[in-house]
Amino acid sequence: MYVRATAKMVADRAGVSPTTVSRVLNGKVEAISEMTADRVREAAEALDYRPNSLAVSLRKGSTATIGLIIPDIADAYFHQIARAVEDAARPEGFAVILCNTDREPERELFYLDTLREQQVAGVVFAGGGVNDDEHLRGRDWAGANVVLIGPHNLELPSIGVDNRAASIAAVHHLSEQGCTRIACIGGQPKWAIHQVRLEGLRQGLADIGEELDPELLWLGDFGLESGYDSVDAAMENGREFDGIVAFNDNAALGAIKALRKHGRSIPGDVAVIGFDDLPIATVVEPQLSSISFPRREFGETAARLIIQMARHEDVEAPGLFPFELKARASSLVAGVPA
Amino acid sequence: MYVRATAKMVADRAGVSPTTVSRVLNGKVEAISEMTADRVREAAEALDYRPNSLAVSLRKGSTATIGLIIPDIADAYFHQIARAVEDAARPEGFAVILCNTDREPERELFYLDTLREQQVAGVVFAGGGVNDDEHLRGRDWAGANVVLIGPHNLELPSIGVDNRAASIAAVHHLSEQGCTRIACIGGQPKWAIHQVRLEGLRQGLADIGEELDPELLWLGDFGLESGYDSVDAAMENGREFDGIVAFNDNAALGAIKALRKHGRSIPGDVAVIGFDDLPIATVVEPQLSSISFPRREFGETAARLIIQMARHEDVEAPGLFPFELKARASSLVAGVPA
DNA sequence: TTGTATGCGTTATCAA
DNA sequence: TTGATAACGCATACAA
Repeated sequence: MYVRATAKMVADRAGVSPTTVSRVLNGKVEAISEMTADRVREAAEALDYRPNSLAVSLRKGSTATIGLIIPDIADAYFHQIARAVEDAARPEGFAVILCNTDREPERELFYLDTLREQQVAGVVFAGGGVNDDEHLRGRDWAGANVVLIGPHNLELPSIGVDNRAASIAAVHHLSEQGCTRIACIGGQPKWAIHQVRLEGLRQGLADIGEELDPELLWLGDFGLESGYDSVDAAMENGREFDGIVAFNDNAALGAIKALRKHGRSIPGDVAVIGFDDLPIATVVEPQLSSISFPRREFGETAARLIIQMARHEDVEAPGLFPFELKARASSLVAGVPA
Repeated sequence: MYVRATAKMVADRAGVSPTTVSRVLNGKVEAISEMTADRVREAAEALDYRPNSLAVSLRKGSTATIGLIIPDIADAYFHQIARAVEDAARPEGFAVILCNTDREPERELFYLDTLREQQVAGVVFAGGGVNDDEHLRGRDWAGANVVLIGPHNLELPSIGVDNRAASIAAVHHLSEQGCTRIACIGGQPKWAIHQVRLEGLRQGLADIGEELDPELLWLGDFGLESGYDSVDAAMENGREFDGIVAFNDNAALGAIKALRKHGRSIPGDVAVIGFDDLPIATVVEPQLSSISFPRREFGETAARLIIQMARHEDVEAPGLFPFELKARASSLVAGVPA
């Protein structure tokens, strides 16, 4: 049976007190004789001593752990954020706890509680904004060190982009390509992300003298099947449209699949643009136009903020990140410029 | 400032000792008067008391946490496993710590150490099998509760599939489709996953009276670009082949992209089959044939094994999972059956 | 320059 | 049926 070495064992071996061991290994006090320090380090080495992080955390009142709450790690949008969070946390000695909520409010609450029990240094909360965040309002967030990624209706530090402007840009782009009957594949009305993008969409349409035909607003769950079903149903019902703004790439991909099934050419008959700019966007045929967000920076920044908070350092203001419209074959009616 | 309630605070409020609080809330002893128990529960409720899991773990010597070590959460193959691990852990009260290694041996070691420091209940180690696992041999695994997913050269409980047979099946499939010059997009020679799949490939070729042309064995890093570059280079060099077995879907997708660039039709000129059966496989055009693994079961089973070990329960033998060859348009030369 | 004593919050042992 | 005490491993205030 494997037994971990403790500070006391190191102390005994080095012929000093556990206090001294702690001091040497943490470099707390400069006033330690080199000889003693060497003996301690030697003993620690020999015993392969590692401080029990549980004990350290209990003593210090906080762990070197970041909770990451996302809807679904299996969603390409979030795993890039997750990766970035972990990459930023690792060199700082922080671990990342993975929490998938499927956007279920109870699960969000469950994890918020669980993570607090675990005394995490902070929580990165991405992709929430569910149900107007009712379930999260009025919570006592004191000392919780939460950073949000994406639109929420909460008074907490958050990083994100101007989704409204992004949505407007998408509509203008399709308009420039000659689209006049623009459809929208959204999420759920209660999702903040849906609300703000829809608002932008309506504004964009207004800019070009159009408005959203209620029959061309299709709600879904941001899944590929959901996008497919929306378009499939619309075609079955004889809806007319020449452009689609999908509020995420998964839905856009599903839409393309359905359009193809119904013999529509893309972008000739229907131009399509999504949100997220997932890696697949450049793999599929035609390549998918999309609004791109700096997901890695989202994750890195969020992690960095948490760590700064945990260390009681001055915390930089997150601010708004830029988006980029990647025009590709799926929406370039005149063809892709060489 | 938010202050957590402690067992002592609950005890004071209920007019009992912390010991009693612990007993009531953990249901340890039946011999507790209902009245006392009620008072304790009431006080706990009122104070929103949650046991400090750090203290509990320190006392008990183990946390309710599972370490998940994978090459890259941004890889579609692993995030499904990750999701399954988390789904299996959550209802049992276990949290999951995410660790990305990029298959770097030092990082694998780093995380193994870190996780041990954190007293995790166990470690799910997926996608390793790097460098003949030299760096992991001779380690003291006692009490580490490790479960491996995928091929490794280590004497530890592992779950996986018969990759050799899967590879053979892939070759036989292409052969049935009329392919005679079969190329291979592999990983790195030191990866166990590469070794075993390559062995199967050679066997499959032998079965049909062929053998692997060294010029048709292309090594890479399982990335999309890597698959693209391999095929692109091969075409530039005038290599002749009518079938490709890619050891993962990412590489297969890259290969298809390169084939298309060079004007080759799929599967007419070149039939392609991959491994992993990623969700994208059915989204791209043509749909990608692939060897499918029950990734969710991998993750669920691994998590369950860890939890059983942590609870000192009898541990089921993991065993071998079945694979399935999904024949789709990218390899069905005669077209997809209706 | 180093050691002793104390406490972080919990649970297990023993005694009452 | 309940409580006092000790211990998990560490870091800190204080003493020497």
